[in-house]
Amino acid sequence: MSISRDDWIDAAWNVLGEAGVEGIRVEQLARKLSVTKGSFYWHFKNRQGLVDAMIERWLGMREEDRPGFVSAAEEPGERIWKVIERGITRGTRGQAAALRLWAQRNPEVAEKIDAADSIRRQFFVDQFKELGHDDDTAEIRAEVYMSVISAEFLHSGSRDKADRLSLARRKHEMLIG
Amino acid sequence: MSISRDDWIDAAWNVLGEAGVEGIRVEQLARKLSVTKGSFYWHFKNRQGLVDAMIERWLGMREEDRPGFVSAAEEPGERIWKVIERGITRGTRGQAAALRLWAQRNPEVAEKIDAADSIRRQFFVDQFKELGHDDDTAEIRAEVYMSVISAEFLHSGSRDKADRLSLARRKHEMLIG
DNA sequence: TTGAGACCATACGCTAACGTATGGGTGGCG
DNA sequence: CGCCACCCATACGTTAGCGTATGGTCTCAA
Repeated sequence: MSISRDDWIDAAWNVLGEAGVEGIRVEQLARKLSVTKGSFYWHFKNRQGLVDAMIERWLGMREEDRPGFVSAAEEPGERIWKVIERGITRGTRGQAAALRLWAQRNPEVAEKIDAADSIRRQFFVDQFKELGHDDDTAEIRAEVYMSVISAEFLHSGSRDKADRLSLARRKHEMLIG
Repeated sequence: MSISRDDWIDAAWNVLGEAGVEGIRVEQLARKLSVTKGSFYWHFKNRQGLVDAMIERWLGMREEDRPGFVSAAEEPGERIWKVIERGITRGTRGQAAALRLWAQRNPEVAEKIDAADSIRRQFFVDQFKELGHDDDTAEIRAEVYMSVISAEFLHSGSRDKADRLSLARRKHEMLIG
C-alpha cells in the first residue's frame, strides 16, 4: 500500500513526544515507515512543513480552550478543573513540552502558543472573578494557575497519569480555595 | 596571549543562554574566540566535557539553596522571597531554561537538578510550616511555588527583570497569604 | 492500449559537525 | 644551549542530515 501524508505526521508525532522537535529527522522517519525520503519530499515541501504540521495538530487538539467545551451549568471552579483534567488525560504531555520548549527559540511558534494560552488565561480570570475575587486577585490566580500547568511539562515524567491527576487536583483546590 | 579553559566556559555559557545546549558548537566557539578547535581539544576531552562544565557552573551558582543563605532572623515568608529574588536577579534565566530543558532528555542531568530542587522544595515546606500551615498544605504550597519558579523560564523572555520581579512578588504574596 | 498522474527508489551533491593525528612555536628551566 | 611542557594550527577522516534530480512502477480512466 501507499503511505499517506498523515502517516508521516503520525510517525513524527510520536518522535516529537520522545525526542523533541530536533529529534524529527526525515531519513529516520523514512526508515520507520519502511520507505525512502523520496516519499517524504513528495508529501511535504521540506522538513519544516512537517514540523509545522506538528504545531497545527497540537493546537487543533486543544479543544478544552474552545468556547462551549465547559458547560455553563457547572460551578466556576469545576469548569477550570475540567480544562486541566482534559489537558492531562489527553496524553500529549511530551509533545506539548517539546513544542513549548521549541517555542523558546522560535518567535512565530511562540506567538501561536501564546495566543492559545491567553485564551485559556482569560477564561481562568473570568472564572475566578465569578468566584468572587476582585480583578487583581483573579488575574494573579490565573497567572499562577497557568504556571502550574506549564511546569507540569518540565519535571521529569516519572509519575503516571493517575498520580499527576490527583496531584493536580490538590493544587487546584489550593488555588481555588 | 593564551586562552584558558575558563574562557571556553565563559563563551559557552553565553551561547547556552541564547541557543541552548544544542547550540554549543565547538568550532563556532573557536571562531568567536579567534582560535581553532585544536585549543579546545587540548582543554577538554570532548564536547560533553564542556557541557558538563555548564551544569556544574549553574549548580554552583545557586547559593540561595545553601544553608545559611537566609538569615534565621527574618520572617519565613521573607526568607522564601529572598530565595526567589536571588534567582531572578542573578540573571541566569536563559541558562537555567536551557539546562532544565536539556534535562528532559538526559536522566543524569535531571537527577542532579532534581537533587538541587528538592533541597529548595524542602526549605519551602519548612517555611510554610513555620507560617502555621499543616504538613499537607505546606507541601502543596511548596509544590505550587516550585511550579511558579519553573514556569518562569518558559514564557517568552519579553519582560524585563524589574517587571518579572514585581510580578513574582505579587504571586509570592498570593501564595503566602 | 496508452497516457497521465500519483507515489516512491536511487543516486548525488553539499554542509556542519565531531574527533584525531601531527607538527610547530614559545617560554622557562636546568 | 637545549629540552620539555604547554598551547595551538592544520589537515584529515567520518558521519548524519537536508534537499534535488531523475527515472521507475502502478492504477485508472479515456
